[in-house]
Amino acid sequence: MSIISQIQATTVQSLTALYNQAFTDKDFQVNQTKPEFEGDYTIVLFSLVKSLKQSPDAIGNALGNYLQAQYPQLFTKYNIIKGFLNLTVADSYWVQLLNANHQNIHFGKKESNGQKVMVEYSSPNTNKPLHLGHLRNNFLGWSVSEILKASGYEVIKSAIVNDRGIHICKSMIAWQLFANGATPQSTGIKGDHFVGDYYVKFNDEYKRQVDELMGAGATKADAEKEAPIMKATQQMLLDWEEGKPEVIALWKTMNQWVYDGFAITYQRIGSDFDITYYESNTYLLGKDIVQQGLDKKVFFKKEDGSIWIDLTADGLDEKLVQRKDGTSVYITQDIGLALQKYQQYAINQSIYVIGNEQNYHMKVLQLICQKLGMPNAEGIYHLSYGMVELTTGKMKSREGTVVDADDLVDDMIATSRQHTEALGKVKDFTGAELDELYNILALGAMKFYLLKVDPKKTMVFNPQDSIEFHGFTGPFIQYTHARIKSILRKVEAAINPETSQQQALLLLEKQLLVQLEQYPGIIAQAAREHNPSVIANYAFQLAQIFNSFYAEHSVANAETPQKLQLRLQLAAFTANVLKSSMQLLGIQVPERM
RNA sequence: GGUUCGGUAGCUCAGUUGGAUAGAGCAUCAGCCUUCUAAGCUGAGGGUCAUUGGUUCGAAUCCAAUCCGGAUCACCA
Repeated sequence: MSIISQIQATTVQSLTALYNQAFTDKDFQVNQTKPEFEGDYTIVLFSLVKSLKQSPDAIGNALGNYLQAQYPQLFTKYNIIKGFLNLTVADSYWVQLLNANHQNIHFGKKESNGQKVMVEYSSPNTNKPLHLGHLRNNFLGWSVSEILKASGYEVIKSAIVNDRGIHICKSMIAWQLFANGATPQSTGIKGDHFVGDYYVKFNDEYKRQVDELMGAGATKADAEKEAPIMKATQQMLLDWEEGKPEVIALWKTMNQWVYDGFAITYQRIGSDFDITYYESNTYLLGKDIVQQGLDKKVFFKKEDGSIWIDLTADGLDEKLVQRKDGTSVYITQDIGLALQKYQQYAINQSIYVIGNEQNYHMKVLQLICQKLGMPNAEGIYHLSYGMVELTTGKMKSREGTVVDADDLVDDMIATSRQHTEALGKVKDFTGAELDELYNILALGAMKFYLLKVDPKKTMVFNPQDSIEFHGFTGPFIQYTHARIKSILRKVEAAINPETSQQQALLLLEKQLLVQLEQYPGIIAQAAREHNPSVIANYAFQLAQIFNSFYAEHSVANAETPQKLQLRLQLAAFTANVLKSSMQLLGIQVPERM
């Protein structure tokens, strides 16, 4: 039970005994005491004034006295300032916490709750490589999965690959026209970049043809429709849908190039999936559902044969669910896939990590599922995250301002090498050890940079800040961990499982313990809000406090043998929680750096 | 225009169900390495919490209006 819960419970009990009426923990607030006042936790008394008809001071004195008398093992002191009852929690409480948990690498994590949740994330298109926006998505999806696991859920990670449609055909046509049989192997270009290059070539050629036609007197609309390369692309899409063998063969070949490229990127950034869905397999799902919807009169048919749902009563529009030619649209396959996920895994919850530009779409998806009475409808949750913008504005592929994921990783590794070499602390590392360290630092910096901001918010990617290794960054926390490990390696004395509960704590020792004690609550909050930034902020604060402690007090040369033991435990506990919290962000921490 | 999300220090961001003098990091300035890793620590300056009104013991936080910015409102996915 957290210290705050204990304070709430004991306060409820005390108030009930003192005033002979019923209270709940909603009747007052318990906050951490501000550093400028004496005490650890504070009960705000104002909310009690009205119902008790007494001054805040009177209530505070009665309550403080009672708490201290009844729970001496918990509270040793109190003071009242302007309606705030500041309680000092007994040092023995903190030392006990330390004794019990300093070696527990599972501290803060919950036992299984029997709930199954699917997290769908990443969801790339197969016509271009991953960029910065995908990185935010991937890091979020991974981290939220870890946080949910730590909260007792069984997590299934999934991706839906958008591997069909007109955009794929564009790359294919351009390859046929311009590649002369070139392949990733023959050119040495990573497969996803290779295919992405032909997507760019398509657009260049398309624009050229449109300009040419307009130069010959065509209107813009006609030119766009009549451009030969576009007509060829549309024909190819039809051929694909009919299963024309040579088109299918090319499609499979080019997609495989992309998958090979993605696999490398995913491996580098640490993304993985328990199940991968492909739109080419799922795009026909949902046809049965459309029929069911018609039967249930949730959907209706228009004169031209197209099928719709009327969502005007919910404040939205009419939404198409099937074209007049009987082909399904985006939303339809999503409904089908949502049901398939549920049937396949019996999940209680289905989380979609998708950008906030799809808020409307996801709202419609959930509404339709609800109206159809689908069993999984209530469990759909859209983890909507904001765009990543550049300091110069938005990323635009047409203007070449997209930050490529692979380039970014390469740059970060180079930066890690530079910083590390400049400091010269790991000269005895082997080449392989150095590579591993650069990798850990580079990914740590990137992931932390993208995860430290509330997912809901649009964020700005500043190249200078992103390669920063000081301050509120991943490497700062990694460094703190490495520092602690260095102490633990060097100090001769072994850590005892128990230290005396009688000793008095210094301010910074207690601050560390107060922060450590909050870790379980932080994990719970992050899971509740689907918000890794909660963890990032927490880990940073913990590292900050440790570094202040480190500068002020020595572990190895502690004043007494008891202090040595206490601080060894404190250091180990901090290292464990830093490692654990960074792991929830998908970030490794090195033993040395 | 409808819906929706946002606006906090020069910049990037925290700020819990309303609580004490609104906090970090970066940048700027001044200090701290013969003792556990200076990728660190200590201190200083920097604020009309977009604006106005309301709710109350108390508002960055809740409500209303206004201003500014993003997203979205496809027989694209």
